[in-house]
Amino acid sequence: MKATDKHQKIIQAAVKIFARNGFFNSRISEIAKEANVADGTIYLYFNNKYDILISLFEEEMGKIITNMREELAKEENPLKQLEIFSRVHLKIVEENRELAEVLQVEIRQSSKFMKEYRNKKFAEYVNIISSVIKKGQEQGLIREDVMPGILKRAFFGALDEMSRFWILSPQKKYSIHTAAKQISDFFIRGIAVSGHDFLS
Amino acid sequence: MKATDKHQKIIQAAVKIFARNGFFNSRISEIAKEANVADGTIYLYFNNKYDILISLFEEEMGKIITNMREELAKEENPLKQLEIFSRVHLKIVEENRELAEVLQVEIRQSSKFMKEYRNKKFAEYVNIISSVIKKGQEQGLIREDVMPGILKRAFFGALDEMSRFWILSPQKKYSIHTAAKQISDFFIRGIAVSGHDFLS
Amino acid sequence: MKATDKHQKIIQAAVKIFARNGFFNSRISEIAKEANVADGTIYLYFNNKYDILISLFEEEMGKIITNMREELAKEENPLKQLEIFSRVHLKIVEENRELAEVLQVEIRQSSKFMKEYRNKKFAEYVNIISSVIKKGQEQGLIREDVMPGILKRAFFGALDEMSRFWILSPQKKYSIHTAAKQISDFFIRGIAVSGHDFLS
Amino acid sequence: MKATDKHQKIIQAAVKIFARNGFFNSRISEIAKEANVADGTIYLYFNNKYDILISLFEEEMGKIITNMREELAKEENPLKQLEIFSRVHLKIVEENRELAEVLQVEIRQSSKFMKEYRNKKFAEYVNIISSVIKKGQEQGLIREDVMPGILKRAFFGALDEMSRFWILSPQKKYSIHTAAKQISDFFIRGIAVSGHDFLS
DNA sequence: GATGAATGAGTCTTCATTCAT
DNA sequence: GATGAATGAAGACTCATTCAT
Repeated sequence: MKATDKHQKIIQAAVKIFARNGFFNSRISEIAKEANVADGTIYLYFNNKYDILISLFEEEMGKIITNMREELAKEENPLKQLEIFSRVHLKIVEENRELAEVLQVEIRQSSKFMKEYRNKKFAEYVNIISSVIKKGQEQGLIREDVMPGILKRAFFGALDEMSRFWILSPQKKYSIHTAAKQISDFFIRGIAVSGHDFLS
Repeated sequence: MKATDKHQKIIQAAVKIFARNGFFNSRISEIAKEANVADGTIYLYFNNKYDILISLFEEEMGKIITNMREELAKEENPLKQLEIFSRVHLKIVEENRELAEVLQVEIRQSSKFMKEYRNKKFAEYVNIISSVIKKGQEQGLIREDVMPGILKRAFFGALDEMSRFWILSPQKKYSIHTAAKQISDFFIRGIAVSGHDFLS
Repeated sequence: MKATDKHQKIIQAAVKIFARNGFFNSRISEIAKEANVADGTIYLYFNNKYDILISLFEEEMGKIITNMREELAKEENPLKQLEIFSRVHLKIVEENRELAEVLQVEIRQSSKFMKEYRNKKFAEYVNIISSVIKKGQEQGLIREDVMPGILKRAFFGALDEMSRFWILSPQKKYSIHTAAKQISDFFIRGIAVSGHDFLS
Repeated sequence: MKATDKHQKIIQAAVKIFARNGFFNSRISEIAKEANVADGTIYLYFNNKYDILISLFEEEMGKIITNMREELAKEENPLKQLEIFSRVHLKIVEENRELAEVLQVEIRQSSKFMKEYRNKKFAEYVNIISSVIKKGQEQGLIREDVMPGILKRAFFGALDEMSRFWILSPQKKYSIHTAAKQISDFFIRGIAVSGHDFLS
């Protein structure tokens, strides 16, 4: 049995439990039970309850960032990359519902967390968007007056709010494909230099 | 309003404390101290700690909704109303930093909260956006393929993420005016029927 | 309105509430509500919660003692007086169920109470029995080896346990008359000098 | 029994503390201190404060019932068994003063307790008496008109009241032997068929 | 006298964390 | 490394009592 085995088992258990009850309403003993380890074992792999949340975040966000970069690499056109970002983001959310809930609700929403812990991974993810924008501007595809630092947040925020709706709604009103397309369309039309908007 | 409106004093104190420490890390005794009342007094006005958060949310969101409706009523053009929504939303956030933090972070933190407690006020606020969109579509200003249910979330999400940045950042990189304008511009250009986009 | 009015109203309310919930699980506010007075008013008539219980006990036991003495005075024969005691005791219990419950259960529950508060009234009531016994012995009706100090407790305890059964049982298995007769019979036969036992 | 039988240690500590202060005036922290465990440890063995009282009652009454049955088995004659019951009951009280106080005062006196919690063990103990009576009646030793359901309560009540006196009195006026003998004598004479009363 | 809003001391219970085995 | 029994600090909430009106 690899040493990382239990580490992973605990992270996965924590995702499930945190998603179900929220960080503060989750008990270490619940996570231990879900992971089939003793309470004390958790402290061999993590410093404290909070550290589970941070590790979980770092590791899972890392995977998501890598995954997203790979998908974007398949396309050259920055505007089309935005479409891909939109679709991939929502697909990740759909396929990792519990993880998405934890990343979105428990971590990003936690002001304490955000203030104390310099959230590098999160910035890294959102900065994928701004680098796409910048590239688009260099290529003359995106208007120069679009501020990448604002657009990255607006775009991410739009997808994020859509995800929240998805996570919290029992039945879905829109297909993920529809939502992803609509959102990327809004933005592509909104920022493309006239004539380069391939959507029209 | 009476000089000793304890209910209000407690709500205001709770906003301050919840914004500072988060709901779960806030103590009833801290709120009581901040409100200059005894711990027990809080329980004369609220059933429990959680009830403070709910009441706070209901009441303050109510005021915000009223405020937003009044501002929008000053303008007829739906596309321009989006611009107003953007500016007013961010202004509210700027002028009520602590409240904004609680409404944004603490209320939505708990998925349990969101699931159990049908968040009418929040839906009401976001639905202001969709009704503007629908009116715009009726007037032939907004493309028919824009889905109001998706756009309202995308637009709100964009503003919300921008707010979060604002709340958490020590120093601001963008003026509120710039951010509001950029975000509403993205969307107005993104959804307007060609020729009606007053921005171009 | 007489001054004693509220005092009595509070006592009566306390009997009801204490009987229903027990002393420790009763709230001053409940008693106040039952008595139709403000919480603070209770403190105009009683020093504290405990004082209500003591006053209640003193006053109601006083009435019971007087009542019992009057009933016993109607009969000369000590053995027959025991029969009367038995019947009257159980009748009082039956007709004042709630009061009986408080006197029996709540007052004696607290050993602290019994130790701190020298329970004169209670002793006075039980001593009615021993004085009957002594008289019976003087008249040669009751065996000399019967110890009045033991018999008074045994006789009272027998009636008391029967009462508890009565108070706690939803439906009664025995009529009060039957129970009273049986118990006095046991004792009369058990202590009478042979030949003076009028029961045989 | 393990040296560190925490369950037992806590029960014993609770007996001591409940006897001293009464259930409602006893603190979990006092019991923990008396048992030399941490406050929290108590909750590993009991659900709550009330559960300690119930467990204590069930377990200790169980032992007493077993003990009493063994003692009665040594004698065939039902009338003599009553004498034994009387003596053994008072002996148990004398030798387990604190336990007796809790069983008698804190548990049996609690009407709430008696109503909510179907007090099987207590009924079982008292029914030992009625089964002795019935046997005595079958053997023609006890009068047919004696109602076992009433006598069991009268007899138990007599012993119980005597015990209360014992528990609460600083100095004893009567020896346990005297009291036990007197009480069983009252009843044996009171219920025996003439001629079978071995006491005369 | 009467009120009832306000007080704040007091306690049960929870649960993250430790450490002897 | 793994366990899980034990710890004890911490906090939400209650309610007898007070006192300004």
